[in-house]
Amino acid sequence: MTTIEDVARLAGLSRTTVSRVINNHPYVSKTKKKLVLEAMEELGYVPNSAARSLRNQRTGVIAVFIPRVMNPFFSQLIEILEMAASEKEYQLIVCQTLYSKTKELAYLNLLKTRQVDGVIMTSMSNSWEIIQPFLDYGPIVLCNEYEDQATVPMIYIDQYEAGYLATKHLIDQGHEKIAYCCGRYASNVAAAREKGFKKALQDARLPFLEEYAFRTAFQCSDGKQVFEKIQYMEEKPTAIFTGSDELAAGIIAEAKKSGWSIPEDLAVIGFDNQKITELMDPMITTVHQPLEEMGNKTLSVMMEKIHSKNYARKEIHQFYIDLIVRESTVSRNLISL
Amino acid sequence: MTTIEDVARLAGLSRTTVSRVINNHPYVSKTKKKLVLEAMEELGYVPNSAARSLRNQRTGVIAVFIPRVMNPFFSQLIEILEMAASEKEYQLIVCQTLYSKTKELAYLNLLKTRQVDGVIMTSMSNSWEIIQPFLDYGPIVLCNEYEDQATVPMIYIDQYEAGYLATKHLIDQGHEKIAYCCGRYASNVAAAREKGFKKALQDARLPFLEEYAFRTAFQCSDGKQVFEKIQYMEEKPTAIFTGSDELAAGIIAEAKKSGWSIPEDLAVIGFDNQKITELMDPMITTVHQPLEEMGNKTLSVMMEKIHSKNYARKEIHQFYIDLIVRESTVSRNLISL
DNA sequence: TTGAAAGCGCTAACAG
DNA sequence: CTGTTAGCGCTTTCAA
Repeated sequence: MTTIEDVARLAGLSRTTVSRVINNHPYVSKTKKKLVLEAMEELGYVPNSAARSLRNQRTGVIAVFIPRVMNPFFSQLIEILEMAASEKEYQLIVCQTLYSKTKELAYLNLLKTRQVDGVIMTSMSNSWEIIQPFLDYGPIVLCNEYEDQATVPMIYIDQYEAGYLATKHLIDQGHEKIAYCCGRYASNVAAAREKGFKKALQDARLPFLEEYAFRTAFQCSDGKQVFEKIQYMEEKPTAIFTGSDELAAGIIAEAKKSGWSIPEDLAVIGFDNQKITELMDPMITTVHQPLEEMGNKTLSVMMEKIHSKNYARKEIHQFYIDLIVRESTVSRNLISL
Repeated sequence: MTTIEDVARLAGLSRTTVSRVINNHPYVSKTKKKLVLEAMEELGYVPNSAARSLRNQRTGVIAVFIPRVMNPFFSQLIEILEMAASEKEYQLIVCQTLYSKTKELAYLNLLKTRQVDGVIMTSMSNSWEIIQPFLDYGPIVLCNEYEDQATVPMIYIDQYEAGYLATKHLIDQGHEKIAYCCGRYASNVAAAREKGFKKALQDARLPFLEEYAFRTAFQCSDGKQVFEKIQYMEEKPTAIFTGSDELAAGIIAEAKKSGWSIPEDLAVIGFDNQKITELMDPMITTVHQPLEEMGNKTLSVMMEKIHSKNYARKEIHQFYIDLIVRESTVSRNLISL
């Protein structure tokens, strides 16, 4: 391994001068600078990052906590965050929590061991009291997650509004029996959505029925099970609000296999505006989140926190959503009228 | 920040002894060990990883190069690799190359700067001559990528066989005009697939038509364009081999919008056996790769390489595929006969 | 404008 | 079984 010492020797200068050149410090004469650059080039020298981290107390690495990479919502978020990080010369470590408190805690140690400069949490499995102490070691930023007590920056959409608008859309189509189907993963997120859902029903003087609520569904295959339950109900819902597009797709695929027409027999609304919404037949009505903006904001807030050294301050960055109406909630017959 | 020194002082011992306890060295008396553990506990001590990396010349981090996180094939690979790494107490840095030579090279510097212990490449944009020199700095393992000249371990499926079997399946359904549609991303991978495709045609005494070959399609939206081209052909193909399920889904969705029946008007075969194959209507026939086994193998080979220090040796780990026949290639009418 | 020297936190000879 | 000491590769005072 070639070190700064080797470069210095070859250039006939001191380590200090070489270091100055590497870090673009002023007060290095053009002549010496050239000498150093040539020596670096000749030796193919690259500074050792462990040594720099140790000395500078900064790693250039950020950890991103996500439940699962395969969930398209989260992989999209990773994609966006990676690009944003890359621009700032930061690396991203992916940490899959699998919704496990233990795994989440284990990964939080990356902050303690100073292996990363900061942590971005896109979901939170432990309570805030458990997480809070880690703030002593570095910044934590929540993206797509909300926690009232948390004293950190939070970047998210108004889930209450999203739940409300999506439900209102179903009501506007004439539905009165609307099921609710949302994953457990996003504790506060799901809670806010459900509040919005209920408020919309309430405003329309419709009752909220507990038997229409499915709160443990969060991937495609769960959609299948949800549909089976619905299928055998006496009083079937005519519409369903879901927490993700995969879920919606799963329900639609299953319903079609049983000969149901979507949206005539069951209107389905998704969430996240993933690619799949346009591939399904019918195409899925959904809620679009400005993920790119959110991801970029998250990263810039993180950069700021890393430099400010003031980690424990609540900060809210709220984004707004769009309802994207497609075929899974509006009968094609009606459209053509 | 609490250091090993603080722990030593509190325990009334030397740094060495504390270090021995941390690293589970033998020859530490039970009494002192307990003392150290108590002190560590009391101070909430965790060893600084930059210092350890510098001292031990190992980081506990592996870089994974992928073209894009959003591509479900690659995000699945990341998911599997992350889990495997996590078991070995390794962290994963995601590097999106976006098929860019420059980005790929930039990320390869992670090896030079010793920021990672090894690199897993799931696609390769630069030629092997360019990559080779980086082997001086650490191990590189190819997963899902193949390069004849490369002197490193390679974990992949027999793409030739996959191309052959998939095409043969279409021929067996009576098709004689079969289009070929595959992404550019996997240079050698795509080449091998195409060879298999051509061999199957040849064995059936069918001609390979250049106008039926689309080699720049690699995501869902490209499927749309491919279909449009097909739609306006004089002599339309009756079947199409695609390089990914998203592509297949894109083509199917578009074809259906134009009133085509799948597979009656156009049989479509996908690749990768992603979730979407079961959600589409019709469900997509596809090629299943044993990704989990491949991912685990990749990681264990990487671990071995990291320890062996002998990086430049070719090693082939080939896996086998399964053809999964669903509705997009076999007419439902025929099935019910 | 340049260099000598201290030290980031840790581990491993080596000596006892 | 335990401690002293050197040094991993780098940056940054401080002094010249």
